Amino acid sequence: MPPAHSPISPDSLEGQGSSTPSGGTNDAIDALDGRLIRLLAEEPRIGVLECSRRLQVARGTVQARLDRLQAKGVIGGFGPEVDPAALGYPVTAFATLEISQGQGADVRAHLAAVPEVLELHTITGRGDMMVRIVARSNADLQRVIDRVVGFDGIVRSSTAIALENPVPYRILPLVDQAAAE
Amino acid sequence: MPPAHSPISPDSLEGQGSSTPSGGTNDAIDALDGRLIRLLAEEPRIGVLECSRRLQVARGTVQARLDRLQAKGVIGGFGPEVDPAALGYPVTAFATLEISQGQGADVRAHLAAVPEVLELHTITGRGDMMVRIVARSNADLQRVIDRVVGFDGIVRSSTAIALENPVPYRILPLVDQAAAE
DNA sequence: CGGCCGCTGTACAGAATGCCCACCGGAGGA
DNA sequence: TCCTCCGGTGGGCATTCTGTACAGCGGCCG
Repeated sequence: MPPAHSPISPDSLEGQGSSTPSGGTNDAIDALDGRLIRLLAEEPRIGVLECSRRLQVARGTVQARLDRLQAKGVIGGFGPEVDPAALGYPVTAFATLEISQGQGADVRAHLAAVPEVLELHTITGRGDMMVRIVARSNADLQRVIDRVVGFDGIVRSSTAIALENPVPYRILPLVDQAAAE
Repeated sequence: MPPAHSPISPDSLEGQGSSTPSGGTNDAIDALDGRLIRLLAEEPRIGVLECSRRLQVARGTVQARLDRLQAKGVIGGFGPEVDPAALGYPVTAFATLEISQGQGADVRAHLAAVPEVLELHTITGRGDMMVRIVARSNADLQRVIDRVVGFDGIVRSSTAIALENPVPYRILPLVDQAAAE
């Protein structure tokens, strides 16, 4: 096995029950966890040893924390962050769909089959679903929308093109707040 | 520096100009790039050597491809994927905001200061901005919304709570399509 | 036709990883 | 009150990967 941290196997430092790391309530994260996540978020490829140095703790501690965070699901993984724009899809839009009763499952399957659909939520309010889509250009967006809404169960839709992205997806502020607790 | 792949430094295998890897147009990605991204997305912690084995190519090739992808911005990084729900924020909502003329900058700054605001786009259509927010509970969502919309420049807002997430954020289908080209 | 570029395969030194162990100190339970 | 459990510490070992370099080969473009 590579030196990379075991993807699935929170079994190192085996016996680590459910009690809390250092006084917090059972759920949520710890200040050290917060610093660790922040560190990894800012310099993702530094490795466990380097983390332990920067955080001024023992390597085993970092390893244990990481395992625990992954086991708890706080950290899902370390997948590459791909930029749709760099792939040739610089246009982002949000579409709100209204679905006819009972067609939910079919619509989902349909939407899941469209590569340009990056995300799909069911929502409260006027619409029933909200999809995040991307396209190669505004013109291409028309094609994508046609494909997205061109399905029987969808009775109405409205689209909003994303112009600017003043706050790109971020999670660190929330991590800090959760760590401060 | 750790064995981890250099975060910023597309300088290994130095002389690799601007011509295309293997016949594609100058932009976009290659089939091998696609397989590489997919592999890394599925098993993020496998390392370059393991990649080269799985992909049946030389290690240097993988290294070069990775450097190039990062240099081109296709891969932004390998930050940890943090799950807001696991942090204690299981409720997601999308709010559409209407801004009074000329208040854009102030509103952005205000929203950027709210940790529960994960993402902010300016959009076309009825609203002017769209924010993705999270909260600890439906009750807590009220608090967050109050904080979000409690600002002078915001004249109107409507919120949709995300109920289900049939298609979590994904990029692989798009990568495949871009790679197939 | 020559040159450039990318891929291959190999090699080497340095460094990090996975794993193990003994020890310590605080918190909770007996 | 004492004892046990658990997490953190610090050290060490064998393994394996990384960063880098080099020579050779084949295709594409000028």
